[in-house]
Amino acid sequence: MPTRNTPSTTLSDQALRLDNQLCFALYSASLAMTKLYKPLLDELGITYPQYLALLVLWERDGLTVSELGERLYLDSGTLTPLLKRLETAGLVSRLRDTQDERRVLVRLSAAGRELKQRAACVPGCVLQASQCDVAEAMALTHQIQALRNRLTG
Amino acid sequence: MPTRNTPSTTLSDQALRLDNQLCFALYSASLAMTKLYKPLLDELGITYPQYLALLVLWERDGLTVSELGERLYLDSGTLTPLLKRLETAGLVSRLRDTQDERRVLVRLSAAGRELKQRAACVPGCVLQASQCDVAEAMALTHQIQALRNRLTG
DNA sequence: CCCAATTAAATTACACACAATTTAATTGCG
DNA sequence: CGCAATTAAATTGTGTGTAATTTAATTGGG
Repeated sequence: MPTRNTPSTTLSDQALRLDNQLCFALYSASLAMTKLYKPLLDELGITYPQYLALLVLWERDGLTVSELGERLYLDSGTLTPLLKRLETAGLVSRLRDTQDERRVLVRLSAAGRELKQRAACVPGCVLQASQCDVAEAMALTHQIQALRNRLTG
Repeated sequence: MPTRNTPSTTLSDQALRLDNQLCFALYSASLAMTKLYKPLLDELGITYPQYLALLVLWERDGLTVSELGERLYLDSGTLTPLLKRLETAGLVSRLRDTQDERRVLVRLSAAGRELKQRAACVPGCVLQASQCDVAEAMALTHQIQALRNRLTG
Protein backbone atom coordinates (compact mmCIF):
# COMPACT_ATOMS: atom_id res chain seq x y z
CA MET A 1 0.00 0.00 0.00
CA PRO A 2 1.51 3.37 -1.01
CA THR A 3 2.08 5.83 1.80
CA ARG A 4 -0.48 8.62 1.96
CA ASN A 5 0.42 11.70 -0.07
CA THR A 6 3.23 9.99 -1.98
CA PRO A 7 2.91 9.19 -5.68
CA SER A 8 1.34 5.75 -5.98
CA THR A 9 3.89 3.11 -6.89
CA THR A 10 2.29 -0.28 -7.19
CA LEU A 11 3.95 -3.65 -7.09
CA SER A 12 3.45 -3.97 -10.82
CA ASP A 13 5.05 -0.54 -11.35
CA GLN A 14 8.11 -1.91 -9.57
CA ALA A 15 8.00 -5.14 -11.55
CA LEU A 16 7.90 -3.16 -14.82
CA ARG A 17 10.88 -0.91 -14.02
CA LEU A 18 13.57 -1.34 -16.67
CA ASP A 19 16.34 -1.64 -14.09
CA ASN A 20 14.55 -4.49 -12.35
CA GLN A 21 14.50 -6.62 -15.51
CA LEU A 22 16.89 -9.55 -15.62
CA CYS A 23 16.09 -9.76 -19.33
CA PHE A 24 17.30 -6.21 -19.96
CA ALA A 25 20.45 -6.74 -17.91
CA LEU A 26 21.24 -9.73 -20.13
CA TYR A 27 20.25 -7.92 -23.32
CA SER A 28 22.25 -4.75 -22.67
CA ALA A 29 25.27 -6.63 -21.31
CA SER A 30 25.27 -8.92 -24.33
CA LEU A 31 25.17 -5.98 -26.75
CA ALA A 32 27.92 -4.22 -24.80
CA MET A 33 30.03 -7.37 -24.93
CA THR A 34 29.55 -7.59 -28.69
CA LYS A 35 30.82 -4.02 -29.08
CA LEU A 36 33.85 -4.89 -26.99
CA TYR A 37 34.71 -7.75 -29.37
CA LYS A 38 34.15 -5.67 -32.51
CA PRO A 39 37.60 -4.07 -32.90
CA LEU A 40 39.35 -7.37 -32.08
CA LEU A 41 37.26 -9.36 -34.55
CA ASP A 42 37.57 -6.66 -37.21
CA GLU A 43 41.28 -7.50 -37.17
CA LEU A 44 40.37 -11.10 -38.00
CA GLY A 45 37.80 -10.10 -40.62
CA ILE A 46 34.87 -11.81 -38.88
CA THR A 47 31.74 -10.79 -37.00
CA TYR A 48 30.82 -11.81 -33.48
CA PRO A 49 28.31 -14.56 -34.42
CA GLN A 50 30.82 -15.85 -36.98
CA TYR A 51 33.41 -15.98 -34.17
CA LEU A 52 31.03 -18.09 -32.07
CA ALA A 53 30.55 -20.52 -34.96
CA LEU A 54 34.33 -20.77 -35.38
CA LEU A 55 34.78 -21.44 -31.63
CA VAL A 56 32.55 -24.50 -32.10
CA LEU A 57 34.43 -25.69 -35.18
CA TRP A 58 37.83 -25.14 -33.52
CA GLU A 59 36.67 -27.55 -30.79
CA ARG A 60 35.28 -30.11 -33.23
CA ASP A 61 35.49 -29.84 -36.99
CA GLY A 62 33.10 -31.30 -39.57
CA LEU A 63 29.74 -30.68 -37.91
CA THR A 64 26.41 -30.44 -39.69
CA VAL A 65 24.44 -27.20 -39.74
CA SER A 66 22.02 -28.71 -37.22
CA GLU A 67 24.78 -29.74 -34.84
CA LEU A 68 26.25 -26.23 -34.99
CA GLY A 69 22.79 -24.89 -34.34
CA GLU A 70 22.27 -27.06 -31.27
CA ARG A 71 25.56 -25.88 -29.83
CA LEU A 72 24.85 -22.19 -30.54
CA TYR A 73 21.06 -22.26 -30.01
CA LEU A 74 20.58 -20.91 -33.56
CA ASP A 75 18.57 -22.26 -36.48
CA SER A 76 19.32 -22.68 -40.17
CA GLY A 77 17.69 -19.35 -40.96
CA THR A 78 20.53 -17.67 -39.09
CA LEU A 79 23.33 -20.14 -39.80
CA THR A 80 22.91 -20.74 -43.52
CA PRO A 81 23.73 -17.18 -44.60
CA LEU A 82 26.36 -16.81 -41.84
CA LEU A 83 28.16 -19.97 -43.01
CA LYS A 84 27.94 -18.85 -46.63
CA ARG A 85 29.78 -15.68 -45.64
CA LEU A 86 32.44 -17.72 -43.81
CA GLU A 87 32.75 -19.83 -46.96
CA THR A 88 33.08 -16.72 -49.13
CA ALA A 89 35.78 -15.52 -46.73
CA GLY A 90 37.61 -18.79 -47.34
CA LEU A 91 37.41 -19.97 -43.73
CA VAL A 92 35.08 -22.99 -44.09
CA SER A 93 33.70 -25.36 -46.72
CA ARG A 94 30.08 -26.47 -46.93
CA LEU A 95 29.52 -29.86 -48.56
CA ARG A 96 26.55 -32.20 -48.63
CA ASP A 97 27.09 -35.37 -46.62
CA THR A 98 27.38 -38.20 -49.15
CA GLN A 99 25.84 -40.57 -46.57
CA ASP A 100 22.75 -38.38 -46.20
CA GLU A 101 22.32 -35.71 -48.82
CA ARG A 102 20.00 -33.74 -46.53
CA ARG A 103 22.90 -32.83 -44.27
CA VAL A 104 25.54 -30.20 -44.99
CA LEU A 105 28.92 -30.74 -43.37
CA VAL A 106 30.80 -27.63 -42.36
CA ARG A 107 34.59 -27.97 -42.28
CA LEU A 108 37.38 -25.54 -41.51
CA SER A 109 39.74 -24.66 -44.35
CA ALA A 110 43.48 -24.34 -43.67
CA ALA A 111 42.91 -20.59 -43.29
CA GLY A 112 40.06 -21.29 -40.86
CA ARG A 113 42.30 -23.49 -38.71
CA GLU A 114 45.11 -20.96 -38.82
CA LEU A 115 42.78 -18.21 -37.68
CA LYS A 116 42.57 -19.97 -34.30
CA GLN A 117 46.17 -18.96 -33.55
CA ARG A 118 45.42 -15.33 -34.33
CA ALA A 119 42.30 -15.51 -32.14
CA ALA A 120 44.21 -16.97 -29.20
CA CYS A 121 44.69 -13.54 -27.61
CA VAL A 122 41.04 -12.49 -27.92
CA PRO A 123 39.66 -14.00 -24.68
CA GLY A 124 42.42 -12.42 -22.61
CA CYS A 125 41.90 -9.01 -24.21
CA VAL A 126 38.18 -9.17 -23.55
CA LEU A 127 38.60 -10.30 -19.97
CA GLN A 128 40.96 -7.42 -19.33
CA ALA A 129 38.61 -4.91 -20.95
CA SER A 130 35.68 -6.24 -18.93
CA GLN A 131 37.61 -5.56 -15.71
CA CYS A 132 36.71 -8.95 -14.25
CA ASP A 133 39.08 -11.27 -12.47
CA VAL A 134 39.01 -14.79 -13.85
CA ALA A 135 37.22 -16.33 -10.88
CA GLU A 136 34.45 -13.74 -10.98
CA ALA A 137 33.98 -14.19 -14.73
CA MET A 138 33.79 -17.96 -14.38
CA ALA A 139 31.30 -17.81 -11.52
CA LEU A 140 29.06 -15.41 -13.43
CA THR A 141 29.35 -17.52 -16.58
CA HIS A 142 28.18 -20.62 -14.70
CA GLN A 143 25.23 -18.79 -13.15
CA ILE A 144 24.09 -17.44 -16.51
CA GLN A 145 24.55 -20.83 -18.19
CA ALA A 146 22.39 -22.40 -15.49
CA LEU A 147 19.70 -19.81 -16.16
CA ARG A 148 19.90 -20.36 -19.92
CA ASN A 149 19.62 -24.11 -19.41
CA ARG A 150 16.45 -23.62 -17.39
CA LEU A 151 15.07 -21.32 -20.11
CA THR A 152 15.79 -23.69 -22.99
CA GLY A 153 15.19 -26.98 -21.16
CA MET B 1 51.83 -28.53 -19.80
CA PRO B 2 49.76 -31.37 -21.31
CA THR B 3 50.34 -34.83 -19.85
CA ARG B 4 52.40 -37.12 -22.05
CA ASN B 5 50.34 -39.20 -24.48
CA THR B 6 47.19 -37.18 -23.98
CA PRO B 7 45.82 -34.90 -26.71
CA SER B 8 47.50 -31.53 -26.32
CA THR B 9 45.16 -28.98 -24.80
CA THR B 10 46.80 -25.62 -24.42
CA LEU B 11 45.76 -22.76 -22.21
CA SER B 12 44.50 -20.88 -25.25
CA ASP B 13 42.48 -23.97 -26.31
CA GLN B 14 40.76 -23.76 -22.92
CA ALA B 15 40.28 -20.01 -23.25
CA LEU B 16 38.63 -20.49 -26.66
CA ARG B 17 36.15 -23.17 -25.55
CA LEU B 18 32.58 -21.99 -26.21
CA ASP B 19 31.39 -23.03 -22.77
CA ASN B 20 34.07 -20.94 -21.08
CA GLN B 21 32.87 -17.72 -22.76
CA LEU B 22 31.04 -15.25 -20.57
CA CYS B 23 30.04 -13.50 -23.79
CA PHE B 24 28.30 -16.61 -25.13
CA ALA B 25 26.55 -17.26 -21.83
CA LEU B 26 25.14 -13.72 -22.03
CA TYR B 27 24.34 -13.99 -25.72
CA SER B 28 22.54 -17.34 -25.54
CA ALA B 29 20.72 -16.49 -22.32
CA SER B 30 19.54 -13.20 -23.78
CA LEU B 31 18.20 -14.90 -26.92
CA ALA B 32 16.52 -17.58 -24.79
CA MET B 33 14.93 -14.86 -22.67
CA THR B 34 13.62 -13.12 -25.78
CA LYS B 35 11.97 -16.35 -26.92
CA LEU B 36 10.36 -16.71 -23.51
CA TYR B 37 8.78 -13.26 -23.86
CA LYS B 38 7.61 -13.84 -27.43
CA PRO B 39 4.23 -15.52 -26.78
CA LEU B 40 3.42 -13.03 -24.00
CA LEU B 41 4.29 -10.02 -26.13
CA ASP B 42 2.50 -11.43 -29.17
CA GLU B 43 -0.65 -11.08 -27.06
CA LEU B 44 0.15 -7.38 -26.70
CA GLY B 45 1.06 -6.96 -30.37
CA ILE B 46 4.63 -5.78 -29.67
CA THR B 47 8.16 -7.12 -30.05
CA TYR B 48 10.70 -7.50 -27.28
CA PRO B 49 12.76 -4.35 -28.07
CA GLN B 50 9.48 -2.43 -28.42
CA TYR B 51 8.52 -3.71 -24.96
CA LEU B 52 11.81 -2.38 -23.56
CA ALA B 53 11.12 1.05 -25.10
CA LEU B 54 7.64 1.04 -23.57
CA LEU B 55 9.06 0.10 -20.14
CA VAL B 56 11.11 3.31 -20.32
CA LEU B 57 8.13 5.42 -21.40
CA TRP B 58 5.88 3.90 -18.74
CA GLU B 59 8.40 5.12 -16.17
CA ARG B 60 8.76 8.56 -17.70
CA ASP B 61 6.79 9.80 -20.68
CA GLY B 62 7.82 12.41 -23.24
CA LEU B 63 11.49 11.56 -23.74
CA THR B 64 13.57 12.41 -26.79
CA VAL B 65 14.94 9.69 -29.04
CA SER B 66 18.41 10.32 -27.57
CA GLU B 67 17.18 10.01 -24.00
CA LEU B 68 15.47 6.73 -24.83
CA GLY B 69 18.68 5.60 -26.47
CA GLU B 70 20.78 6.42 -23.41
CA ARG B 71 18.44 4.41 -21.23
CA LEU B 72 18.38 1.41 -23.59
CA TYR B 73 21.97 1.67 -24.92
CA LEU B 74 20.58 1.89 -28.46
CA ASP B 75 21.12 4.53 -31.14
CA SER B 76 18.78 6.30 -33.55
CA GLY B 77 19.49 3.74 -36.27
CA THR B 78 17.71 1.17 -34.12
CA LEU B 79 15.19 3.41 -32.41
CA THR B 80 13.88 5.47 -35.32
CA PRO B 81 12.30 2.54 -37.19
CA LEU B 82 11.23 0.85 -33.93
CA LEU B 83 9.43 4.01 -32.77
CA LYS B 84 7.82 4.43 -36.19
CA ARG B 85 6.35 0.94 -35.78
CA LEU B 86 5.07 1.82 -32.30
CA GLU B 87 3.56 4.96 -33.82
CA THR B 88 1.92 2.97 -36.62
CA ALA B 89 0.55 0.62 -33.94
CA GLY B 90 -1.01 3.67 -32.26
CA LEU B 91 0.98 3.31 -29.05
CA VAL B 92 3.15 6.46 -29.21
CA SER B 93 3.37 9.80 -30.98
CA ARG B 94 6.59 11.28 -32.39
CA LEU B 95 6.65 15.08 -32.57
CA ARG B 96 9.46 17.55 -33.10
CA ASP B 97 10.24 19.58 -29.98
CA THR B 98 9.11 23.14 -30.73
CA GLN B 99 11.90 24.44 -28.43
CA ASP B 100 14.56 22.62 -30.45
CA GLU B 101 13.46 21.27 -33.80
CA ARG B 102 16.37 18.81 -33.86
CA ARG B 103 14.77 16.79 -31.08
CA VAL B 104 11.87 14.38 -31.47
CA LEU B 105 9.69 13.88 -28.42
CA VAL B 106 8.19 10.43 -27.97
CA ARG B 107 4.93 10.32 -26.03
CA LEU B 108 2.59 7.50 -25.09
CA SER B 109 -0.90 7.58 -26.57
CA ALA B 110 -3.90 6.61 -24.44
CA ALA B 111 -3.60 3.11 -25.90
CA GLY B 112 0.10 3.08 -25.03
CA ARG B 113 -0.64 4.00 -21.42
CA GLU B 114 -3.41 1.43 -21.20
CA LEU B 115 -1.11 -1.29 -22.49
CA LYS B 116 0.82 -1.00 -19.22
CA GLN B 117 -2.07 -2.60 -17.37
CA ARG B 118 -2.16 -5.53 -19.77
CA ALA B 119 1.62 -5.90 -19.41
CA ALA B 120 1.46 -5.94 -15.62
CA CYS B 121 1.43 -9.75 -15.53
CA VAL B 122 4.39 -10.20 -17.88
CA PRO B 123 7.26 -9.95 -15.35
CA GLY B 124 5.63 -12.52 -13.08
CA CYS B 125 5.00 -14.93 -15.93
CA VAL B 126 8.61 -14.66 -17.09
CA LEU B 127 10.02 -15.08 -13.59
CA GLN B 128 7.95 -18.21 -13.16
CA ALA B 129 9.03 -19.62 -16.52
CA SER B 130 12.66 -18.88 -15.74
CA GLN B 131 12.39 -20.96 -12.56
CA CYS B 132 14.21 -18.37 -10.47
CA ASP B 133 13.19 -17.23 -7.06
CA VAL B 134 12.96 -13.45 -6.78
CA ALA B 135 16.08 -13.05 -4.66
CA GLU B 136 18.20 -15.10 -7.05
CA ALA B 137 16.90 -13.15 -10.06
CA MET B 138 17.63 -9.82 -8.37
CA ALA B 139 21.13 -10.84 -7.34
CA LEU B 140 21.97 -12.04 -10.84
CA THR B 141 20.45 -8.89 -12.34
CA HIS B 142 22.68 -6.69 -10.18
CA GLN B 143 25.81 -8.66 -11.07
CA ILE B 144 25.10 -8.43 -14.79
CA GLN B 145 24.26 -4.72 -14.54
CA ALA B 146 27.59 -4.14 -12.79
CA LEU B 147 29.36 -5.96 -15.61
CA ARG B 148 27.49 -3.98 -18.26
CA ASN B 149 28.36 -0.73 -16.49
CA ARG B 150 32.05 -1.66 -16.57
CA LEU B 151 31.75 -2.52 -20.29
CA THR B 152 30.02 0.70 -21.27
CA GLY B 153 31.74 3.04 -18.80
C1' DC C 1 25.89 39.11 -37.03
C1' DC C 2 28.10 35.24 -39.61
C1' DC C 3 29.66 31.04 -40.31
C1' DA C 4 32.17 26.97 -38.70
C1' DA C 5 31.45 23.49 -35.36
C1' DT C 6 28.31 20.81 -32.95
C1' DT C 7 24.20 18.26 -32.08
C1' DA C 8 19.96 15.32 -33.09
C1' DA C 9 17.52 12.29 -36.14
C1' DA C 10 17.10 9.98 -40.08
C1' DT C 11 18.99 7.24 -43.70
C1' DT C 12 21.84 3.63 -45.81
C1' DA C 13 24.17 -0.69 -46.05
C1' DC C 14 25.19 -4.94 -43.97
C1' DA C 15 24.60 -8.84 -40.82
C1' DC C 16 22.08 -11.14 -37.78
C1' DA C 17 17.59 -13.71 -35.39
C1' DC C 18 13.53 -16.13 -36.11
C1' DA C 19 8.84 -17.78 -37.58
C1' DA C 20 6.89 -19.87 -41.42
C1' DT C 21 7.23 -22.01 -45.70
C1' DT C 22 9.47 -24.67 -49.31
C1' DT C 23 12.43 -28.16 -51.30
C1' DA C 24 14.78 -32.31 -51.25
C1' DA C 25 16.23 -36.60 -49.13
C1' DT C 26 15.33 -40.41 -46.09
C1' DT C 27 12.56 -43.55 -43.22
C1' DG C 28 9.24 -46.66 -42.01
C1' DC C 29 4.70 -48.62 -42.06
C1' DG C 30 1.46 -51.56 -44.58
C1' DC D 1 7.86 -52.13 -52.86
C1' DG D 2 5.06 -47.59 -52.45
C1' DC D 3 4.02 -43.70 -50.35
C1' DA D 4 3.00 -40.85 -46.33
C1' DA D 5 5.52 -38.92 -42.57
C1' DT D 6 9.68 -37.14 -41.07
C1' DT D 7 13.99 -34.73 -41.28
C1' DA D 8 17.57 -31.21 -42.88
C1' DA D 9 18.61 -27.00 -45.22
C1' DA D 10 17.41 -23.27 -47.62
C1' DT D 11 14.33 -19.51 -48.48
C1' DT D 12 11.22 -15.65 -47.37
C1' DG D 13 9.62 -11.80 -44.79
C1' DT D 14 9.91 -8.90 -40.77
C1' DG D 15 12.38 -6.59 -37.17
C1' DT D 16 16.26 -5.46 -35.00
C1' DG D 17 21.55 -3.62 -34.16
C1' DT D 18 25.32 -0.79 -35.68
C1' DA D 19 28.76 1.89 -38.37
C1' DA D 20 28.89 5.53 -41.47
C1' DT D 21 26.79 9.16 -43.86
C1' DT D 22 23.39 12.76 -44.57
C1' DT D 23 20.20 16.44 -43.36
C1' DA D 24 18.62 19.94 -40.59
C1' DA D 25 18.78 22.82 -36.51
C1' DT D 26 21.36 25.18 -32.98
C1' DT D 27 25.38 27.25 -30.83
C1' DG D 28 29.31 29.99 -30.15
C1' DG D 29 33.61 32.35 -31.26
C1' DG D 30 35.39 36.24 -33.83
